[in-house]
Amino acid sequence: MESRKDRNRQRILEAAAEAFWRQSFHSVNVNQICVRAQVNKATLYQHFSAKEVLAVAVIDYQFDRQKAEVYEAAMAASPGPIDRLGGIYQRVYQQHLNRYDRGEPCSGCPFVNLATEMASESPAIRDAVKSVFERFKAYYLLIARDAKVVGYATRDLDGDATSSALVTIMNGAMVSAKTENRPDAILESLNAAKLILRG
Amino acid sequence: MESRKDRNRQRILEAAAEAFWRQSFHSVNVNQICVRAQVNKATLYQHFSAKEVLAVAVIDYQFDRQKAEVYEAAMAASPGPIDRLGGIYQRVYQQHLNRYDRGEPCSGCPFVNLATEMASESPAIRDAVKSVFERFKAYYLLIARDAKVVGYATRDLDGDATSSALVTIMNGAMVSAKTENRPDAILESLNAAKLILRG
Amino acid sequence: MESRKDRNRQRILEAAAEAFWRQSFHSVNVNQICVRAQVNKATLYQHFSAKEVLAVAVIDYQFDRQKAEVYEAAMAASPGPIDRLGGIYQRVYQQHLNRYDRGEPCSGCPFVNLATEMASESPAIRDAVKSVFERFKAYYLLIARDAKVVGYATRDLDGDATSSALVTIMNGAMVSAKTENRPDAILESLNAAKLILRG
Amino acid sequence: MESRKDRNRQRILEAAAEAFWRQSFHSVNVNQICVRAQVNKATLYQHFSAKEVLAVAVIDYQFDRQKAEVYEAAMAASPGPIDRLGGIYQRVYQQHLNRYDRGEPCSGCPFVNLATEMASESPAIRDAVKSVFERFKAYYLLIARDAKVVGYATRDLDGDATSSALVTIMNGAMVSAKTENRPDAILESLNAAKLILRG
DNA sequence: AATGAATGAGAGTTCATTCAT
DNA sequence: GATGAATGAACTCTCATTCAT
Repeated sequence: MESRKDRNRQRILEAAAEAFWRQSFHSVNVNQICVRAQVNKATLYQHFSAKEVLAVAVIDYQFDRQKAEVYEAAMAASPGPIDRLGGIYQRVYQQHLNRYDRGEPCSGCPFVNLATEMASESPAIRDAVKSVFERFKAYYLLIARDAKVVGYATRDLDGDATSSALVTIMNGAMVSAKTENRPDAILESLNAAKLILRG
Repeated sequence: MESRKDRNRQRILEAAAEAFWRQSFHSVNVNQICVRAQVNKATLYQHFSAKEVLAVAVIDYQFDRQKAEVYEAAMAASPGPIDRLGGIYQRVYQQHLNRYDRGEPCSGCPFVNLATEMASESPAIRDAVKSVFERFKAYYLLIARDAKVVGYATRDLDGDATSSALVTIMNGAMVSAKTENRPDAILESLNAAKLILRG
Repeated sequence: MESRKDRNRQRILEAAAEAFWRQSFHSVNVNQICVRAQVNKATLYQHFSAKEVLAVAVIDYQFDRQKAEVYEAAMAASPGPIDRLGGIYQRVYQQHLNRYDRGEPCSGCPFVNLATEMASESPAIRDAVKSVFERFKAYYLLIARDAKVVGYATRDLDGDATSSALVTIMNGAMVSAKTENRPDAILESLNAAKLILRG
Repeated sequence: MESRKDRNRQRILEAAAEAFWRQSFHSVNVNQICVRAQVNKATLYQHFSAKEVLAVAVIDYQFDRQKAEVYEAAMAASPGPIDRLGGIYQRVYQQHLNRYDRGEPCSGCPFVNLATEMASESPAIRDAVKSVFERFKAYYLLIARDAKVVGYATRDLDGDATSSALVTIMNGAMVSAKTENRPDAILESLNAAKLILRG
């Protein structure tokens, strides 16, 4: 059964996730989140003891969404490693394009954004993002192994290094897309990702 | 002749550059910068009309430093494109290692940090960083062309796409280094950069 | 029931009204008002989103007080238009005398003060004062009509022009009282007001 | 001979007079005046030891201008007291209309504005304005006496009270014009002034 | 006499957080 | 569990004035 408490928590997470993504940790204030989530400020603080704690929860919440919408979806859509890699980029690109076509600027990667802004200030946020990247890396590891199996990648490909590099190039692509305010920058990095995968 | 005004301006830029790099735009306050730079707050505002304007000036200031310390140095140290690419990574890595060994956390890339935090809020900062990346790209373009000349890269390598991707992978590497608080992450991306360069 | 919020709002209005009257919009700072009202600065800003907004609220608050203490009181004290006009002047004079005898300088008219200082800078304040003067004018209009009825005023007296002029002479009297720091200047204008009323 | 010093002083006075008139003492800052006057800030402070001192000098400067442009001009244009009174109102009105037609808001009376804003804060400014009103009163006194001579005013008219009241109604008219942002309000008070003059 | 740069003090406003109900 | 109001601390930025040249 879904209690009112749960619904409140959910709405807070959604509102905060969206706000942190579009803006930044510091430029979003707790009040805005409350207004968007239609909850009282004290209610928010009952669910999350501090703004930083909320940000950590948001990171996990966003991971679940990206995992489903991007990674699991791309894996399910095709068995081939190249197609899967392409599927990931295509889905991330589509996400950004949808927002861009709604008139919003290109916000890049919610995890990268929080990490680069907050890593020095908040170890908790840094660790949460680090963990997200590790879980993303697991998908690329599968892809790298399959790439060897199907003969796309060289036989002696270092799966660990490759999957790390695939996370890195994706993060770099998100930085480019945000800096240039241009979703296309994401797709334009797919080729580099393929070169990395090929080894 | 170096006037007191110039010295003040210089000290403000240095202090601000260091602060924005270590922390973030929002978590640094103007007072801190003034204390570090040993100037009065009103003096700072006579040089830079707003914190945002200061950040833009900092970006240009940091570019000049990175251009000299990293890019020009790496280009001067060797004529070979692979060595030059390695030289860039080595120098960026060394910068981070020096700071890391002094007990500071790994701050990543000052440009990436400001762009991801501020792009949505400040078009001026976004554009300044964008311009920095374009100027970095010019170095990678030289390297890509030379890589074709020496036969490292394939003959039909798209220099533009490659140099863009080299900026992207470097930025991604900086994100990783910051997120993992591990300077080594920079060097670990060199191999991916080489794969991209090879085409 | 009078909540704590209401009491705070009331105290803020009282403190601000007094401060703006004695000094001026710009020479009063929000902190002073908070100290006087015994509320936190952020509390003040929860009630009034800006100093300017507070000033507008003060104008309405002061109107209510002057309406009751001066205009309604004078109207209630006597049915005769001349007595009523005299009653208004007497009450305004008494207000100033009370303050003057307490050692305070003659502050003139709170509405005139805010209008002359702020009209160019703040349309909101200008409009609020304008509206106050219009409501004062309504009382003079009643007096002017009765002055015709009782035969004091000429039969063809233009009530609209006369009541406007009565507002004007009162405002001028307040300027004189403040400039000369002399409450008597108010009473000394009563005769001119009567000449205007007679037409 | 007109030295550079004198020209600087003159330009400062002009710029300050205009600024204080259009805005207010506090909302004008010394910098703006310097820019308008094309002098350095330290130069301004060599001529006027404080902003308050400058304001006092501005009051005298403005008096000289108004004396010539309005009062002496009106007196010279006609020998008749009613015409002279009308001439004063006409000239003040014309001044405001000229500015109003240039798109500027109606600024009212520079003396009234400074007095109502600053009387409590600065006795020096208060006294300077008081003195200006006394000198204006002298013109109305002449007019009141002549009004008796030509039989317009009653024989037992109290010249002192009447001339005071004429200053008062003019000041009130200026308050109305500023509050309503309507130069016509000046002319509309002429009739009341005539009633006062008639006694 | 004039200047460009510097300054201490303080302005209005906003923040994340917590209290009393 | 939820709320509306309150708060201390801190924020960016501006001011009138003065120094060193």
